[in-house]
Amino acid sequence: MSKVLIVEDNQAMETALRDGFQYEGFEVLVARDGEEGLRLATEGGPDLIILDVMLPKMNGLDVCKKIRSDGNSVPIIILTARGQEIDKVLGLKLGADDYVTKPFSFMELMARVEAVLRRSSGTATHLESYTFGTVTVNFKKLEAKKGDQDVPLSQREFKLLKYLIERRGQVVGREELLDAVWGYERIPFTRTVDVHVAKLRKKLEDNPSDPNYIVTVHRAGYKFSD
Amino acid sequence: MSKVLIVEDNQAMETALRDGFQYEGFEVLVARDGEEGLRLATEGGPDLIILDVMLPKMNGLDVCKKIRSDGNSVPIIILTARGQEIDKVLGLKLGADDYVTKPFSFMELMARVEAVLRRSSGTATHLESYTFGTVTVNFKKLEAKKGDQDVPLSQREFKLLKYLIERRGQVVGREELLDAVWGYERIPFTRTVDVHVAKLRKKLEDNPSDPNYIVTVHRAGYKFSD
DNA sequence: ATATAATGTGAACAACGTGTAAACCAGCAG
DNA sequence: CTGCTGGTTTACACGTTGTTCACATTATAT
Repeated sequence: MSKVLIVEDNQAMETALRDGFQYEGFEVLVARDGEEGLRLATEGGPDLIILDVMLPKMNGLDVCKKIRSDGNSVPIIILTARGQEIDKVLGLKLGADDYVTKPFSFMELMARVEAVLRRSSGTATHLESYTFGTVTVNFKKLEAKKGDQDVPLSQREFKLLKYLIERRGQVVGREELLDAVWGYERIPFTRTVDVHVAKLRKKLEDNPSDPNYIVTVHRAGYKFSD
Repeated sequence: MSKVLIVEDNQAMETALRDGFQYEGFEVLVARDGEEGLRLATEGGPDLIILDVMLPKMNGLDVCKKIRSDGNSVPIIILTARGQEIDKVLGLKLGADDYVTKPFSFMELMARVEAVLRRSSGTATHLESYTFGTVTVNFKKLEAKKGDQDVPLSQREFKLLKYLIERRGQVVGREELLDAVWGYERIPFTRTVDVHVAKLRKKLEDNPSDPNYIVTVHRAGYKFSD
């Protein structure tokens, strides 16, 4: 059963949504202002968030932004009133997955919900190219440039870098890397990952011994961040 | 259906609470002074106690202490007037699970009640990130911030803090921590837990020597609360 | 109040994790 | 065969974290 968090201060709207979702078989959490919404988003562990834009204490867009910056990728659907349509692009930029303008029918909302949930269940950030600092990497053509210099990377190095970048901001453990990038099933003791990370750093970082992008998290693994 | 014991001498407050809880579907017991409260706490078998601090015959803190020293671990929420806020830490030390300062809205209280009941029913929330005071900790990204300052925490520190926060409001014993966070099976005598708690306090508390969040419960362990 | 047990805490030390150069080991093209 | 290329292991230096210890401080019981 999916759990939905409804962040809505309007009593009537809240009741309608709550009843509707319960009828559809969702477990329902409700928050009545932005701060509570934010709290429940992390503590309640919802599978989906319905977020009104106009809220006491902290507006919906900020809530959305904060949820994302906490590294939470739960699907978010924003409710916005007509005339606030400017919010659409902004909302999507801040990390919302969809938005619905009031007034709307519940069926309409449910359609979006289903679409969003379907999408999010098959998460794949399939990356084509990425730029950080002065470095640009094209994973499709297998080319990397630092400034205007070509930097040769091996297959393995591309794969490793791609995996890290696809999970940028998250810590990735060595065994996960060995599994995903190397394809090892049972993990022997090996320093291969470290060595490859060192190579990447030497090729890409401005100051390899004090890395800015591929950072190590002691006792946990590596993390890409820009 | 849950049973709540309300210990409150003020007539108006008592009525409000009683009505509110009944409306929420609780069975309600009422005591008008500390001694009666203590009696009903043991004889009435409540699932939850709402306890005012100012009471005739025996004050709320003593009642709380006594209930605990009788070995009763029923969740207790303390009601305290503004200006008695010093009581917070004291109350927590004495074994209360949460506290609410007057004046408060009934919704606010209910939120605490739900949280406390959820916790005590053993459902430890799986946390992604958590904010208390000016501190934000992201357990997924393994990042901690105090204000806008990054605070480096070690793996162990993250794990310890997470365990405490997941059980916020409850006292967690040192052996439990050694088992859960350190993985020790048989517990030798060691001060490691204390040292780690001290480190966390130094990094996160506003005033490490008078901690507000990671509270010591003498002879029992530590308790997180915000 | 005083004695006793628990806890706080800085510092020293030990254990462990990571960076990195260099050796080693294929496979492969010439 | 020889010289490449990329990959892996090894070895050792170095840095970080974890633990213990000793002593100070605080809480509790008598």
